[in-house]
Amino acid sequence: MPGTTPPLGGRHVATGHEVLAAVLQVRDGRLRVLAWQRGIAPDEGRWALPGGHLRDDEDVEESVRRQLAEKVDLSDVAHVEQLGVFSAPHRVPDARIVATAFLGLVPSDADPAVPDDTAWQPVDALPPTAFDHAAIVDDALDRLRAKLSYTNIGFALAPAEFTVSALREIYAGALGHPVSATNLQRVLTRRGQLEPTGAVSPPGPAGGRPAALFRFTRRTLRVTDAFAVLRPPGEVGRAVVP
Amino acid sequence: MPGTTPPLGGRHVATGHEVLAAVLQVRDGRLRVLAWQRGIAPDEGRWALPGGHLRDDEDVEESVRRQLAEKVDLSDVAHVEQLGVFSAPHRVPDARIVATAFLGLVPSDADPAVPDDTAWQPVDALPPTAFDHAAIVDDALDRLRAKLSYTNIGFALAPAEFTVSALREIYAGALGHPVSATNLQRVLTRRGQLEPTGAVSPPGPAGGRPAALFRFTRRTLRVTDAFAVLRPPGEVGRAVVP
DNA sequence: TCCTGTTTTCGCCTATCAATCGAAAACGTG
DNA sequence: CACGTTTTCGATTGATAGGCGAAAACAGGA
Repeated sequence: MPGTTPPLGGRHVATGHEVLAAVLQVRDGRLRVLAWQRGIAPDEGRWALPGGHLRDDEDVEESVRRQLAEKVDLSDVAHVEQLGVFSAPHRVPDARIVATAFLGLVPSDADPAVPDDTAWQPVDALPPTAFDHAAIVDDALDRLRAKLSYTNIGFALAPAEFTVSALREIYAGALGHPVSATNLQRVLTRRGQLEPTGAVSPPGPAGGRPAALFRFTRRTLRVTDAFAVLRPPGEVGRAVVP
Repeated sequence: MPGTTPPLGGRHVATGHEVLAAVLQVRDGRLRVLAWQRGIAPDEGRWALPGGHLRDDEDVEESVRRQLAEKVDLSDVAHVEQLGVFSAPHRVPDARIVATAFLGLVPSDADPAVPDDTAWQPVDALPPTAFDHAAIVDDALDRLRAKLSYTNIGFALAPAEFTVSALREIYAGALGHPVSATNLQRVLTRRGQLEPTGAVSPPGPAGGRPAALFRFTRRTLRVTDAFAVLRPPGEVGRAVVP
């Protein structure tokens, strides 16, 4: 179908495809994104998302996992999904690079070692970012917040076991506004996302009743049931969706 | 950041980026996809999605609109959104072509002229498809059906004005299962998606009460309200989401 | 030991909403 | 003018989200 690479226009000198990942985690109550500070021009000193060139023998999912492994322990990344393509002709200067952006989620109890130039930056107070990476972070935020309401994606932000209070803090941090613990527990339980482990967590230094521990029933993405009107008769639950 | 195009591996002879669109429409009660029959190898005779090479001076959205315009009247396409990247190394033979796939939606009353090699194929009985285009159609179906339940995306499948019965037929065709007209009307009205125009439609040949005409209140994508638990206090509605 | 402060859990109440059913309205046909 | 057809509307039932407050379970200090 297609021929060879189209001729470069204007001042383009390089062509290619890269992958980029906005890896999010709730740390001390704030939603943060993994970023590294560029040491060379262009955009020296600015903060960039992890990523790099797509190789010829891998698809974009393999590529983003390979490149993420250079910054964090991949086993700490609980969920990865494609956000979309960023392809404005001059999104990086002096080159024609199309980027596939990803959303990655890390449970709040994970603390992977990161390189010296890499840090968790708060999404509501991002330092100056490189290229169009701020727009990618925005898309990641929108996607996460939307999916928190109609999928079980919270499993990727929460530890394997947690108290309702801890989960409330995670949701509040991710959504950026206060969340009712009582209602959160009831809604997620009713949706079949949450189940008690049976164990309890010891109370904090200030005392208080020991909190029951919960876990997510599934640790793979699943969208919440739609209304019966729009659902094939007799079915419950649905497959994975972007 | 990136250098030049990485060396081609194996038997790859061409590199590039293409866009592809799965354009869906409900015709005579069935969901169909716009496809054209390839006249040349590879995959000669098989049915392919509209699309083509990404140019150097356009982003993928501009590109898909440009290429779609070669097959149908663009003004009939009520909604276009990105599905994702298809990038398996050998998804097309003897070349390394990464594809950005799109979902397009055409209202059921539109009947755009199409080229001779192009036709609306039923998605539940697709003829043999070229390359990985069947997988793209599957993704488009999943995306559409999921969004019908938590967004107002139905506006892009429905005419400007319609009866509840006509809307029921559209939803049933798109979802692939029967839908209750009464419940559909009530649910969509309650969500603020539907409003009566005041006019009525003349009854069919068999008589019957004239049906009231309705329209969608918004003709841009909007996700349905989440539960108050997960919503910033006082807000209603939310922004656009993939 | 008892009291106080803290944190979590549970139950109750209310309002809202989905789903279903059935009756009535509005039309064409014989 | 009666009958079949199609749509619309109202009433009822059942389920669930949201909010509030009481009770349970713990630590620490008097």
